Amino acid sequence: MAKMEDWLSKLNKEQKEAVLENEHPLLVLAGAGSGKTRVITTKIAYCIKELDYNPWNILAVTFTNKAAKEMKERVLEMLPEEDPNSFNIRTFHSFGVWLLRRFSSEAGLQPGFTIYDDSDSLSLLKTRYSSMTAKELRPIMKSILKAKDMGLTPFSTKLSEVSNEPNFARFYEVYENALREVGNVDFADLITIPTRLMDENREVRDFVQRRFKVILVDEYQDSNVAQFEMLKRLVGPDTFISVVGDDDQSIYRFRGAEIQNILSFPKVFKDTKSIVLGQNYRSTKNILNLATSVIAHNTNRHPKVLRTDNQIGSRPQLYYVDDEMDEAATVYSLLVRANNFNNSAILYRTNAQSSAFETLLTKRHIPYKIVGALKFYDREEVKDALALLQLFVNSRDIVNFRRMINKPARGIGPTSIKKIEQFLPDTNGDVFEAIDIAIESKVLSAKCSTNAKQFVTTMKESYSMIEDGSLGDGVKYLLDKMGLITYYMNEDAKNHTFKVDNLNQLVNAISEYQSSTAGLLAFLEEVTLDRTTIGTEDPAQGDGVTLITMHNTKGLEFEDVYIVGLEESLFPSGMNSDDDDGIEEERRLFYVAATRARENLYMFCAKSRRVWGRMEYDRVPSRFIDEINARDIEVIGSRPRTPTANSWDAKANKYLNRGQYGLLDEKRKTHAPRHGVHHERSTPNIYKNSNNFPQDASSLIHKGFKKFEFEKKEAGNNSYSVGDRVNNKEKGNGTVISSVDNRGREVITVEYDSGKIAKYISKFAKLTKL
DNA sequence: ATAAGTGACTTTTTT
DNA sequence: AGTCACTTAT
Repeated sequence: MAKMEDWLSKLNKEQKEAVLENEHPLLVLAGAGSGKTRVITTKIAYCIKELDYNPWNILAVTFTNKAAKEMKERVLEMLPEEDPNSFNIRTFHSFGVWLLRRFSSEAGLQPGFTIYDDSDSLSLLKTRYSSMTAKELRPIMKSILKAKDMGLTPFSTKLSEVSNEPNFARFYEVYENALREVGNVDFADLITIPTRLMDENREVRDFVQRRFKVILVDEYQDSNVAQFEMLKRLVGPDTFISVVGDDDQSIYRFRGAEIQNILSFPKVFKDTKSIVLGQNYRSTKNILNLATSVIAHNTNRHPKVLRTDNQIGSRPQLYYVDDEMDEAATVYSLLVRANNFNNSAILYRTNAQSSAFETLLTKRHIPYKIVGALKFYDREEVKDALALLQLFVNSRDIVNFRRMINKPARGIGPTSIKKIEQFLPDTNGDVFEAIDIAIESKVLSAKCSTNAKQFVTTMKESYSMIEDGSLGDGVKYLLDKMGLITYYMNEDAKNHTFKVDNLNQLVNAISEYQSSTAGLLAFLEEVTLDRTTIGTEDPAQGDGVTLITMHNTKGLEFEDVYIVGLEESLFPSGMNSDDDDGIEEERRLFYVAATRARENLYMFCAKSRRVWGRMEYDRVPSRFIDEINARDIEVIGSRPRTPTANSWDAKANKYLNRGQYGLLDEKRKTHAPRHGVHHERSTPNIYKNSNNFPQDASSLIHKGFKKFEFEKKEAGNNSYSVGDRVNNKEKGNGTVISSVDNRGREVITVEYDSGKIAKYISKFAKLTKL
């Protein structure tokens, strides 16, 4: 109890009020840096310690995976004795999957359903509109997903708000039917299907409402209509509901975020109590003034003033720089001067902006970590591997079937694929059965039959390896036997890429999951729902400067913040500059970015910048710069001259050695960036991969786990022979019944005494000879 | 059926 | 700069 009082004593009046309220629905309007996460975490602790709730009675929903992770950590800090797994602290989407896995059959899904990302959705739409191009279909697909986020069905009259396409409703309906036939879901489904399920199925609704007695929603201003609808279903007559948000920080309108959700909350939940947190504990007065002066230009907001007792602090600085390299060099020199890498963050509007910083920081051995921007799972070879795995768990996945049945080319062209697919209606959509029937019906050529059969067989073999042994082995075998490894080895040799290495990393990451279909599903779920953070270090921990998009900084704070690329069409984004709503959203993003800073705020505006591979000169400074009160900012430099030197190195060295603003000269020699840092570990060697994949995969995925490698070449020298007796810790004793050489790799089949049969790559088999 | 080569197009933020 | 769709040659 003393502990509880201790926690409460750290709160101000409003915060305490928010924690103690446990009767009425609660709406907390919390300004930036007003301690809302502390309120939520304390509230969770209070519910458990004082109100006797079980951790599992509590559902805390946030908007991003990072926020969820952070909240979980902070709750566990307060309640170290609790089991981390008993808490449901999740994103809306991961909560949706959690529920759907439990009730997949009730929801009409394949038990092994996987989640389609946007490109999968597009491919699916293409299977139904084969004569249309991706270019034509993409905007339609985007509109469909947006409509779903807005809670609209194909039959809603409001569909016209989403798309001008005359047949839009029809497209939407066709897409939905296709998705249901496949048995998979898209992101929006993770919200809408649970909602529908709770409407239609009493048992599910009762289960949820009985289980969750306390529901807390963070970043509520970013919820969309579909999520609000789900929330309404989750709240039963006895559920305590509390939401926390700030309309000034709503930055996901593009994804359907609806500020109205805040306004209508009190209307939907009767007797709502509203509490405003207006005290900022994070930033200096100067930083807060700057942020306030900019956000005040938004007309569509609730006017409010944040107050702080913090010091005035140093004045935020704006640097005019030549181009993105000069920008990086200037940031670098400031970083070195401050020598406070772990508490510094570089914030940019688009992920592509990170590369100039990566290049320079790598070169100068400054430790850094990139949050998000993970294109890893979008890479061709990785998507191929994931496609095979998705097909593996859901044999009705027509999208991934089409992607992989003839990749690498195995003589099954469009005609043959059509022949196979004509049997799909007979097999309830199961592609493997369809292949079998096609082969039996002898509609395929001999070569085609053989290879299609081999495709199915390889899948089945991997299945037994996964169920009986190691997930890593099974996946490795699958990729290898499908010919992907050989295919990408050739590609690598030709193009100097490192695709096989990336596949290795993927296998390594998978190996940490349980060896079963369930483990594989868990892995696939993790990579689709959290593709920005998987394998990366938590930004709150570890060494180095944080490189991060402004969107990703929600809920984070840093002593020193560097906002880069303050130029029209970049920030505010050109895509969002057409209307006032778009500009206001960008302005809120600026507000979010600026209020991440505790002590020092630096801003940068370049005169030229390379955009989409082209040099753009005479860039216009961001309008947000002009919206800052002159007294709140110190401007350094004016419109700089156009650089003369052209080569990267010449330019970089020019800036680095002299430093345009002379920042380096006195500091650089004395303050070599030591700071107890291991460069090798913290700084990915970004040029290991030459093909514009800025991060070395190994730094992103489960560092240091180097169990698997696809060998480049290896002579077959069999170590097992038929008849050998072997033992596996889990499976017991067995006999080797076959041993074959597969491109230099020995593949053995073991028949266990239990009757089970398993295949292994002998080199990796966990077997002892008897 | 496939490999290689050409040309057009991209263009934000995240679950 | 890179990807993707399309063309042409084998």
